[in-house]
Amino acid sequence: MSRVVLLRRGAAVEARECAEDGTAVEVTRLPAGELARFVRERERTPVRWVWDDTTRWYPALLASGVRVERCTDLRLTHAVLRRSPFVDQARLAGEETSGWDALQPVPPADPALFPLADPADRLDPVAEHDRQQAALAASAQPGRLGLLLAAESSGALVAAEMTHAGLPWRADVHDRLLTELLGPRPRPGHRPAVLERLAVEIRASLGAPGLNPDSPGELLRALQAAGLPVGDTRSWTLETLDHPGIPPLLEYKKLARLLAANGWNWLESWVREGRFRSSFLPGGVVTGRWASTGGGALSVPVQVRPAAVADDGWRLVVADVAQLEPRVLAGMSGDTAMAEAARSADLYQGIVAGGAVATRAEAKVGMLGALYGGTRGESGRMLPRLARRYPRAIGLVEEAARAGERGEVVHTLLGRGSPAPTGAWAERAVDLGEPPDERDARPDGDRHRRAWGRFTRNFVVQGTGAEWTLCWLADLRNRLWRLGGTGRVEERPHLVFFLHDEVVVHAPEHLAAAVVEEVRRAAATAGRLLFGAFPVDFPLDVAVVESWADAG
DNA sequence: GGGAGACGCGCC
DNA sequence: AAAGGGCGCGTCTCCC
Repeated sequence: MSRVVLLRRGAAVEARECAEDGTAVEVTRLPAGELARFVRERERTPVRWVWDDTTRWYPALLASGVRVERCTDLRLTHAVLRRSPFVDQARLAGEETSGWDALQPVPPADPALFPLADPADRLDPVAEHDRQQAALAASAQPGRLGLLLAAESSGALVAAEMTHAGLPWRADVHDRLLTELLGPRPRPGHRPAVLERLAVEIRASLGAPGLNPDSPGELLRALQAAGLPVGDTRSWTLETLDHPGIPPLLEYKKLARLLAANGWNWLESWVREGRFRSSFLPGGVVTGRWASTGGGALSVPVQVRPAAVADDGWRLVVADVAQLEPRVLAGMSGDTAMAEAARSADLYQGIVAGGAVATRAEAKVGMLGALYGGTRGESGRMLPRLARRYPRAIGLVEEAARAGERGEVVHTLLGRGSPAPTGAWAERAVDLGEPPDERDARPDGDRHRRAWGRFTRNFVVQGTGAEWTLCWLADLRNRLWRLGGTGRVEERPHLVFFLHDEVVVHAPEHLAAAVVEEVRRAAATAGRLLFGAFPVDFPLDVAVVESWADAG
């Protein structure tokens, strides 16, 4: 497939078409205003656009109604390659390396930042692309790494399209929900009626007339003055207390949180023209998970999801993967016994059936401990049993933890590398040959080292899980496009939300059943891309609903 | 009055 | 029931 590198040249754009071997075939210069038309035409035959950064090119194309099939996002691929243990770093070295390292995505709806003195304009995407291709070709795992680079770039397209389309959001439904829970919207600087009533009740119960429940310091002192033995004001700490002031306080905290995080201010800031538009940042987390900025898209509380409602005649298709990370672990470790447990829709029940533990609760707590590094209590007791039954799977995360404790870098299945440890870790990790029991004899000495081991343990699984979801998203995006219609992205079935292991598609009602089918096919494709013929299932919970709240 | 950091809590 | 990993964000608090 041929590639076209796009470069900004002042107010103009240069498009350099390259053949398979990288030699330039044709160079086109055109005014920036004609780019959309050019891209639309060129998309008629297969092409991969190569650009410095999707957030600098794609929003304007989408605004002009132009969708691209595939791209290479040099900013993102650079970041992956720079940290991958599969790569000989010398092949990426160049004068501009630090410039690419430092390149940041541009926030949406901030065109003012784009034309003026953009540091991206001092970088040469052609040279960078050549370096990256050479590094990839010479890498220890060009197949896996190439897949990761393609998936990462595809994720950038998905993210831009989701921001462009937005999640359908009914401000009237949201407002009604807030009014029912909190009372009418108060004047600025005042508490809603329900919170005010609760505050009065809390003050009376605790015998603290002037108490402001929003102040953790005041609250802690008031609780202690009332004779309650607490050291913090967290909800789950308070739940253990038996005192008439506690129930209204917990209610207050819950509602105050709703008001602060997703109340009327949120609605005014983030919902426009019936859409919640936040910006997603692919690769924003070191493990490869996405971050987001604006409106807290990664933590939209269940409480307000009734306001996410499909347009008239449309539906939301909500799909999530059950127990993604243990399934990914089974696949990447090639543990056939755990893959067998994953054959059933409920992996934890499968572990019980496999005879490792007696109950589903034990299976769950044991697996979570294996993934996160829980060693105390229940989960610590379950681990040896799981290790006997699933030696390859548990062995993989244990080895990742040990490697982290030794200060080594670990990597995901496709080759995303973990950051090297710094700071406190480096000072502590002087003697690497020390036996484990002596380490434990000094409870404080190696706290940082063990904490880093928990991070690397989780990194390999969380990161490979993120790779599975990237492949799922990338394949689904293309399937949705092919599914029907001739219009723009937002006029066809399209992705509107993504959260670690869950997607939401907005689709015309008559296509909803077909979307369900494609979501499942894309999941199967992702499994094959990562794990080939290894038999591990990724069952989905899929729901066709009018409101997000009706899923699950 | 503005910035940094802790806290607390929402999501996976 | 939380713990153990990863986040974003609003508020309060401290300090300049």
